[in-house]
Amino acid sequence: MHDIRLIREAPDAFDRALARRGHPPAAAEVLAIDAARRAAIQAAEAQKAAQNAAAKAAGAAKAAGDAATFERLRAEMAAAKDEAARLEALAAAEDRRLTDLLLTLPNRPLDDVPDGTDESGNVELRRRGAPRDFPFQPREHFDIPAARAGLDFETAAALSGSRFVLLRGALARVHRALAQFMLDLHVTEHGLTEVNSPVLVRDAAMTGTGQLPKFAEDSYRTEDGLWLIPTSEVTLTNTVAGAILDEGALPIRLTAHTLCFRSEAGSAGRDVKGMLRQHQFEKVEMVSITTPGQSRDEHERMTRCAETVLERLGLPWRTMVLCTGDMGFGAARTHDIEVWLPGQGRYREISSVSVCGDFQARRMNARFRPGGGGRPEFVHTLNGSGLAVGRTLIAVLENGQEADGSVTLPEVLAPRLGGARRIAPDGTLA
RNA sequence: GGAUGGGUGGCAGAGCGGUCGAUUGCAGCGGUCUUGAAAACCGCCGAUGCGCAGGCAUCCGUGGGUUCGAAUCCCACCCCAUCCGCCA
Repeated sequence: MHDIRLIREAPDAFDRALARRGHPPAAAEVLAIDAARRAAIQAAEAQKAAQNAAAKAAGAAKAAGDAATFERLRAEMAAAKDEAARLEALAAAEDRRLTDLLLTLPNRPLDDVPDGTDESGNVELRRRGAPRDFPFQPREHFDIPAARAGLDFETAAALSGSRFVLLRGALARVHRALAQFMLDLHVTEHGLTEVNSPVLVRDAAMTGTGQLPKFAEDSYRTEDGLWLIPTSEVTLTNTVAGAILDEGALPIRLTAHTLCFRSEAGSAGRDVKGMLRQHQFEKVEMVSITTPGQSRDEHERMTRCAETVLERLGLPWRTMVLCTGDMGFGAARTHDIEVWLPGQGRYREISSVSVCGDFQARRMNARFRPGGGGRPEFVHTLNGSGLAVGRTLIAVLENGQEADGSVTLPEVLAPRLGGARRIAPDGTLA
């Protein structure tokens, strides 16, 4: 959510920021509602002050035994009260209108975010790891013999429908090993605090991180009104909702491995083969809560944490700065880390690391008290995948595939796989 | 699902019709003392909105109601805790 004062002070700059994201101007409407709201507040407060004065005088008159004055003031007070109530209701309505509008406006991009309308405007920041030179035509993950035995789309479809997968045997185990490898790396080397969170949350949590009110159709909702989280960014970030933290406690760095659920409304036909895009998947997420001064450095640090996962797994990657037109709703700047998928012959998103500034903090009222004392300020929030587990499995399979149909596994996973270094063409660990 | 208790300032926790935006303790900030620190002592210290400002208004879970007057009484709802039942 936006700071109304910022829009008041520089409405043109605000609209320019929205325009950079391809969003129509909103400042004029915001300011019109704000003006109506402030006028209503002032009128209501004036009436309220009159009511209070009359009530006080009436009390005094009663104490003094002046019945006539009391009755007169009482009538005066009652009239003021009715009028105050009417104006207060008006002020509240305008305030709600303003909030409702502000909640639907996306975050402003940082100045150094490249302009663009879609992913073609993204700018490469860096890359590492050379794609392997395959002496054969590399296959997509679902066509690799070693993987086929463990990828059961038919059974998953029977159980749950399309965009679900059931992993069996070696693949299920490698998938688990990947998630645990990531978590352990973040906890032991990157200093993040491990969290195991609920995956069902209330409206307030989804609103805090920006999924609601605008993107309700992207998530699943239970019959009793809870939401299945599309990412544990929701639970991790909302751990500080409503809080006033000590500055000394920042930055707070959290990580969690959870299931994520997405309806994938509007993505019909995209990535229908294989397990790249699923309704349900697992992700190791990272979230940082920082002071405003820390957030830019933290963004870089978090990006490095995600890149490190790929480096340890020996997977080639590149990091893109998303252009204004490709960024998510709540982000001020986003780094997408893309992993090389030889079966597709291109880089695909495996992590998205965003700094949100105070955008989410305002929505969830998350603040900190500056070290020297003083008024609470909004924290900055960041989130990033570290990494999407299913997509990492795809990358491991495609990059490790051999001519004989087997898959060579990353060395760092061996301790978690009973020492196994490969998946044989028949799908067994070896 | 049934029953009970409860939601008050960063935290803990009083207050139960006016003198309460709120006692007190802790934390925080400033100071005295000290070589320095600790301790002790003194002072300050909630949030939000509106206003150029003096200041005004609002906030004791939320929304209604009673009353001249509500943190305090009544109603509804939300949330939390505990016990019972069921259950991984």
